[in-house]
Amino acid sequence: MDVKAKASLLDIHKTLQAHFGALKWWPARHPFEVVVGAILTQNTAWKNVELAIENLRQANSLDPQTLANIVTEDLEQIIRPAGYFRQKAERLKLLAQSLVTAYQGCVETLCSGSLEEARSRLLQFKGIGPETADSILLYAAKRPSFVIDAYTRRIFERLGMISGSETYTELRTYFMRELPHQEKLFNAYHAELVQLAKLYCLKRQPNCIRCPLVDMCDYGQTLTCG
DNA sequence: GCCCAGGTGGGTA
DNA sequence: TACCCACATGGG
Repeated sequence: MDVKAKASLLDIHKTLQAHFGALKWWPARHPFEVVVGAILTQNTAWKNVELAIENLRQANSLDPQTLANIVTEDLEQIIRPAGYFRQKAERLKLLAQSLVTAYQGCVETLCSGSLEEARSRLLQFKGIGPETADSILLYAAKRPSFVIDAYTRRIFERLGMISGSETYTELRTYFMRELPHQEKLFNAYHAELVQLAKLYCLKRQPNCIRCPLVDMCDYGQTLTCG
């Protein structure tokens, strides 16, 4: 991968940390809620995921045992606000069933073993791709697996550090090669990227003049955040 | 009404 | 391997 950076990934993190303060992430109350949120948020605005999760809470269904036994059509209606509700209902139910029968209903057990071993295990589930797997590992199981999401791509593309055509694996390998494997660092970094994207790099209202990274990297034409 | 959002899996060449 | 497409709701 050809990386044209004026700053290292660690420098960028330090700048963002200085700007935003200490950020810690995933807005969930327990590991299983992270898993549910990670699946529900696939290509979906987080606001809609919140509606679906609140519905699950109201229905007393936000636990592996209940989801493993729930009537699929009922689950579809409960998570409907999150979109793709038929797909997501089926996948959530299958995952919950496996969690209960093979892993004592425990997300940490599902994510045990070596990092890449746990990651491969997660990737075998229908509906868990690389980003969802890494989100579950990092935010539910507190394991140092760097998450590449649309925000990460957009930001580093606009920084001119990546082309945007890299595969998920290439980007993850790059981040994990350049950064120390620390769960707290990966957590904070991703939280900072999400915050940065939401404040400065949304497509409709780019505002890079005040972006905390503006003096740090050679943005070139990407400064306009087009 | 149109565009987009914290992806994934299946099909085709 | 590299595209292309379906999947679906709610907010701007």
